[in-house]
Amino acid sequence: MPSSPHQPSSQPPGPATIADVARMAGVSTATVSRALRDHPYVAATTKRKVLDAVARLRYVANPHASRLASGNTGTIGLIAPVLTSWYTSELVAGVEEVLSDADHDLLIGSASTRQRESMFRGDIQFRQRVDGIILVDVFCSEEGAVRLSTLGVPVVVLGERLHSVTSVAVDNAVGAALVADHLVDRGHHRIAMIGGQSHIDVAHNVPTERDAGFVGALRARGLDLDPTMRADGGFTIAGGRAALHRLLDSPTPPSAVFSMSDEMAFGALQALRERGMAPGRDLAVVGFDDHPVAESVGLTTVRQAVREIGRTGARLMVESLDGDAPVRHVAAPLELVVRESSGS
Amino acid sequence: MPSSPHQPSSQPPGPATIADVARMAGVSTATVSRALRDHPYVAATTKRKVLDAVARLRYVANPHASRLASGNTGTIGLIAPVLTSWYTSELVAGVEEVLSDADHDLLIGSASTRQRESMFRGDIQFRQRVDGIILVDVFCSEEGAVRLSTLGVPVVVLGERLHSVTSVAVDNAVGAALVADHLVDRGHHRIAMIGGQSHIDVAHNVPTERDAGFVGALRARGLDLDPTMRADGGFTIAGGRAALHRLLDSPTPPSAVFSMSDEMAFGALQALRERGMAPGRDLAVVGFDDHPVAESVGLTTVRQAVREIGRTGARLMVESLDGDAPVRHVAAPLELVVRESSGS
DNA sequence: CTGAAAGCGCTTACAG
DNA sequence: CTGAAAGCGCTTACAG
Repeated sequence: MPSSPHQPSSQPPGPATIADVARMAGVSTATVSRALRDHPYVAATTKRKVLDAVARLRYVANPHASRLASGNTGTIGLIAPVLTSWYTSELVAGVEEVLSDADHDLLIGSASTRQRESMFRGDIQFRQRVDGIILVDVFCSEEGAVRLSTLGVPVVVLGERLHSVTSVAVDNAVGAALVADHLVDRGHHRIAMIGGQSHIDVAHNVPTERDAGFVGALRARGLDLDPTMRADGGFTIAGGRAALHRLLDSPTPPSAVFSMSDEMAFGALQALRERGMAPGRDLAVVGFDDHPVAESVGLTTVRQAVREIGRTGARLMVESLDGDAPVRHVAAPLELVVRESSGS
Repeated sequence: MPSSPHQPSSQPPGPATIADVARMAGVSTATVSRALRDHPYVAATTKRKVLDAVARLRYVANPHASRLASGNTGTIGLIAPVLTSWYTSELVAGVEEVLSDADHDLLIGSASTRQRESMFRGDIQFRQRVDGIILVDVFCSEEGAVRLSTLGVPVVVLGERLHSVTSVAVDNAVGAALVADHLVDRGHHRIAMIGGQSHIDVAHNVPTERDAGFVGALRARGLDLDPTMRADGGFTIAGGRAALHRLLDSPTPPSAVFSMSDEMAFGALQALRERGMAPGRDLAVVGFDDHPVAESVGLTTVRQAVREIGRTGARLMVESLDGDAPVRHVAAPLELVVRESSGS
């Protein structure tokens, strides 16, 4: 008979196991394990033999077995209210980048309200499945953070400044103040603001902080924000459009508007177009985020380095996993980007 | 001594195990396992006792142990070139939605080129970690698909029509033809096209198919696409902007332009603005995708139900996992959405 | 319908 | 520096 195209059969079926490697290298499975995990005290020659066998067998450790035996899950859980917004996906990409470099899986929990609540009871899809939890844009406040700490794994919160838990966030009040100053500098007196309670149903820190920062900065310049100049845009494009229409229907319409997100600002620009008005000329419009589309529509906005926030958060998480990590807060940078919409 | 605030101690430390449940319910661990996995032939009363104990102990099976013992990973791997584009994140959200309903984890592989290549060698981060693989927008062609099938797990490809592997995709040629017909119907003769080789470095089916569909439809209406009216926009906003500037610098500029993506169209609109020209009036612009921002800038475009493509793909994957699933292709719907940019 | 027992593939004290 | 062995927490034939 002609020889079969397959190997004679020292090759066991299915993926190679650590025992296969041990056999081929002529050592114990314990040694293979140590050699592979860069455990100290493995003779150089031994290590070489092991790595050799690993390469020949194309061995990859079964992660479930490793995790069961070691008690480490090798994965970080991430919870965010909405995953498809530009902001969130950019943030998550930053997290993923760092985590994959550190050889950690990322397990994403879609956070419907129900799940976010149960999260606080420590009773989540993440039980026994993650070594750490990253919260994105989930308003959890100090009490929530404290409860989270009881889960027994490190927690990093992104988008909210906290004391009891490591966090990274921009200073929303400062960002909003940049906008207020810019508009006042441009000579505006009648200024409107489009905010909202965001896409989530719980109280959220972002609109509150931006509101406070904006109003405070105006006041410092001797201006008050007329209550009728506050509109809710729900943090959506459609909401921003409707909000601006309402504001412009006022008997004394504004000459400038601060939209708490670029997406609401896009809606505002649409409303302007519908009225035959031009941004920058008939109304100054300023957003917040520096969404990729902002430049192409000439929108003045406050840029936040979103991906970098994600990266930083992931790095802090990895440090926590390694042990030596005090709770701390990192403030992410913010920068006013002036374009035509505020009258360049 | 006052009694400690902790339970007397029938409560073992750490999360409850299946043995704890078995003990409390007075059955074997085998029975607990069966009761929990809806195995047939478990007495109703027994099942009740087990579920009771589970609830009292707040037991959740350790997934690593389950996976090691059963050989099922309970997770689906997904590979996509870029995760942050609107298109991809929307698609992934659709996948996640269905998968989480089916109790599957989603493991996302960031697909740098290197990784995509090694993927084809079956030698990836997904080894022993996933029960199935979903490919998003990775041009893999029939040969690639065949090689993928050898990985031993079901594969579903999204964004490309394939025969050897289950796939779901829009008909790009048909979509582009819708645009061509629309522009010709509007009376345009000098028509340009902004395409590109996408963000990825490998040959991709999308631009090729849209190109062919567009050119074919024009020809059917008796028009040729002037070679100088083809510009590469690289599927980015900036690229689209530069491309339109080039086209408009032509001695005989176009009266209409088809941009193969909405994002490139946003760049084109920016270029128009920079020249003091208005979309719809001075130049008809049509995109492809129906990106959320498209409506607010009044962009005529071809809408694809992106999230639904993701959902469908995930459903097909779940079916494959359940066994009975022939290889098949599902065509996703496409629809021309007319707005002001093409002169309404 | 149920239990005893083997086994999944690793890791890690423990003892050289 | 290395090995024998126990153990991680489940699942699943196998035998009632």
